[in-house]
Amino acid sequence: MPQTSRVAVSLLSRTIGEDAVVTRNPERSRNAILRAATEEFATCGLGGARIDRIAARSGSNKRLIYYYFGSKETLFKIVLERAFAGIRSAEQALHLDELDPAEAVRQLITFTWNYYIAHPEFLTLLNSENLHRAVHLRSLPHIREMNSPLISLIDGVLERGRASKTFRGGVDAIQLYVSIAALSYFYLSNSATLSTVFGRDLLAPKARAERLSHMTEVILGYLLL
Amino acid sequence: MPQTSRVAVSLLSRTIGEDAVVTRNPERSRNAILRAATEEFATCGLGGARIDRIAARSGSNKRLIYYYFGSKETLFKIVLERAFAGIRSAEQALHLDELDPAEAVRQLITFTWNYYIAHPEFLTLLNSENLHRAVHLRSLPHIREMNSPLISLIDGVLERGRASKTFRGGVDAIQLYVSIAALSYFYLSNSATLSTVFGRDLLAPKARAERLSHMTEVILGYLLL
Amino acid sequence: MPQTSRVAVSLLSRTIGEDAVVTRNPERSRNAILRAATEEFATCGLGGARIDRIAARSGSNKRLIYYYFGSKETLFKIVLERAFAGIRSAEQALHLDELDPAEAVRQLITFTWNYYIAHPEFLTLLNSENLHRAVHLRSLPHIREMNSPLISLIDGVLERGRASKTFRGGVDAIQLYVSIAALSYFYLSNSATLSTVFGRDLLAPKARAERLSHMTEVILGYLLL
Amino acid sequence: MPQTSRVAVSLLSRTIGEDAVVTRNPERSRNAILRAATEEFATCGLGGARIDRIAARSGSNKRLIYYYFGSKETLFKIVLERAFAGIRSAEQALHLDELDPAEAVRQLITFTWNYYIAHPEFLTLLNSENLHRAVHLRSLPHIREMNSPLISLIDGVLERGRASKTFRGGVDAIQLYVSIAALSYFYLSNSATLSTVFGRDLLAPKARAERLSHMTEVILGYLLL
DNA sequence: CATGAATGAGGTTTCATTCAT
DNA sequence: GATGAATGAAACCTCATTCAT
Repeated sequence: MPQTSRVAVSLLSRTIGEDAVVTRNPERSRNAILRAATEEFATCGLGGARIDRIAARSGSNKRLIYYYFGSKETLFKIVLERAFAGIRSAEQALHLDELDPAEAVRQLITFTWNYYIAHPEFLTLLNSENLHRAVHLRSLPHIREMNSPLISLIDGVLERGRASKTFRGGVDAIQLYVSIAALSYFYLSNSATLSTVFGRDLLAPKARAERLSHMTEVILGYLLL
Repeated sequence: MPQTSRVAVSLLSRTIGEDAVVTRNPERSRNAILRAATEEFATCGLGGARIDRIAARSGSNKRLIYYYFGSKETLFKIVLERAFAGIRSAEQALHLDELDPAEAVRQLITFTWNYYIAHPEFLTLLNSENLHRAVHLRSLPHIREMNSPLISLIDGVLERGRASKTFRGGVDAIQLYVSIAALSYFYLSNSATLSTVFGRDLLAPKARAERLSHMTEVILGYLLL
Repeated sequence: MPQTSRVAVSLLSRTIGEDAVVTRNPERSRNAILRAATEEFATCGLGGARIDRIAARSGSNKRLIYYYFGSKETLFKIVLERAFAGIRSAEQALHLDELDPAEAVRQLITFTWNYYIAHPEFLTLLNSENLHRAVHLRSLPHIREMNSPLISLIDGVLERGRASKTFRGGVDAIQLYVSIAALSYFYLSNSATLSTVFGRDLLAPKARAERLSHMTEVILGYLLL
Repeated sequence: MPQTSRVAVSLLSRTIGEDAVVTRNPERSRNAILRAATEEFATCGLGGARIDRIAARSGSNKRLIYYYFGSKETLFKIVLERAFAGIRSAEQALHLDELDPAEAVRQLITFTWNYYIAHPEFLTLLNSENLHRAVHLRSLPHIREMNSPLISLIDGVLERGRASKTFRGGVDAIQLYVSIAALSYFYLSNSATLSTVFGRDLLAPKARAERLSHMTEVILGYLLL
């Protein structure tokens, strides 16, 4: 029976004529698994994630997951690594050094906010990893590179702002970076409980716009002289 | 009612000749279980928590947990409810209305920071609940009361600050409350990954002091005219 | 459905009136599992043994096996320990010190032969353990007591035989003990391949009698002056 | 036939311009697999052996193992057959008929002992096969030839010994052969558990020498008049 | 009130084997 | 001849939960 269906699939892919959709495509299989795993880990956490569901979602099977990744834990590590790689890659598009200081900060806040909204899995994956006290992250070979290259860019922006007498002095780039992340992260990551407690939908378009504007005011209100 | 039976039991154990260690104490058993469950849920999340471990940690047994709480999920709900009750109760000690506006804000930031540090389980429990999109919280009968009474107090502080021309106007109390929480919460809740990525211990005494000072500057820098 | 059958069983046991057959009988459950496990490990080896089959054979379920024994490996260890305890206990019935030397040796050979025939599982369990280079045995707390108390008895017999000029001198008790075991053990443990290779049934009654007689002749032929 | 194809392949690889390392060498691949399989089956037993490990150890891959041998079971059979072929071939070097009876027996014991020490895999493979009640052995086409040609040689030695009044009469060659094997086999095959139980290393050089000497004394003590 | 005994369902992982190239 | 990719079946083990006392 499985044999029949495999033949059918095989014929199908030939009929369609897509070279890439041949049954054997390791790259594609690996990616499908990683995508499904990202979703699953983001939705259920490491403990709540189910290999079975990842197999189903990815259109592959449990065995293949172990063939490629060895264990649930390893899979989680790679998913996490990719999540970091994703945001670091997106940050490349920012050119803070080419903007005037206030605009650069505005861009950074907006970028952070939008990225978190577009990638809610990043927030939950990070929460999971923090629950596990960063054990997986720590074991990754490229953690150093996880460090945002933005820090030094922010440092430059702060310096320029101070030089032009538009920004206050004595601001630590890391503290600022963390605070900007915090204002978006907490609001989005905790939107479910906050919405419940406050009795209003924090993710409604209007609420979102208000939040972005508030955050920008807070940060610039603090920085601008 | 529990008291009556406890006395009876107590007499019984004396009759039997048992030692001073009262084995039958419903209140004590319940609390021991709740304490252990809080620790377990905080450490492992809802999915990762194990009834077995809660039984062991509480010095009771699995059956008793079911006797008192019916299910893991219900137990989690009660733990969550108590966590909210805890912070609401601590907030009672703040008397924001008796302080001048800037000092009130300073107090609020410090209180939030210290409470999160003293109650790390509050952060992880909340993260777990957000992972589950607040389903447990929503089903609690007293959610309304979960809403922090601080909001209206903060509103008062902002109003007084604006009236005395020390604070800027147009600040939403909820946005400010969320931002103050965010600055502490994110830093502490994500300290493991942040410390790993930045390569320095964010929880070291000096780092903590710097963070508190930074947060205060950000918020007051924003509010003060 | 499971509930129904449990009730039925419960009623059944009451009807029969056997007190011992109540549903809850840990001792009985444990023993049933150990008996089934002994059979399974003896038949299939450690690697080939299946927890499912042990559960089925013992009339219990997989979960209970883990409840009592924790792991397949631990279960194997306990089975092994009991196998040793069994032969040591049977050896108690021998009273080599009360017999004249030649008769004592004859008794020992016969006992060994008969015990191995009656307990084929002892041989295969021991073979499994040797395949694993005695790791399980070594971790047992009472290995010292596994040492046969027969060694010193044999030593006494050899001494008496030498004193009475019936036995040769210079015989090491351990070597002799091992040799006596070897002659029976190899024949029985390898009877399948030997029978196949020689094309005759080594376990047929006549063949058995001949073997016992041969072994006795070899050992006594060696010992007697 | 294999040779022809090998040449072809060889030419092919030269044409392609590959290095001197011939990748395609069926004979070599087959042997590498058989060697690795022998090790694996000897170390882990049939049930514990892993095709994956055999592939890794042999430097080939799983698919090739199936290409050549069809199944794990068949592979085991061939490994077993080769093990028997090995000892039969080694026995060829013995010329019991050219030695005087006592010396012939001494040689046989020494040979057996040394062969088992040099080929521990023979013992464990045989144990595995006995656990499986010789099913694989029985299905081999050449079992008859597995029968040691030594039996008739031993028969001759016994006859000569009896004729020269140096050996006792009535000794069955098979029984003697089995006993000689038994004394070495049991000691070596069970050395792990015996060493553990007796608390001394039975494989230490001194212990080995003592064992060989003891075994020789037992057998000759029995045979010699 | 309290607890050891017991279990069905389902979890991660492993395995021999086959497919497609 | 040779190999990476893929898989159904089943292994060991875990879990929340319930039973019987």
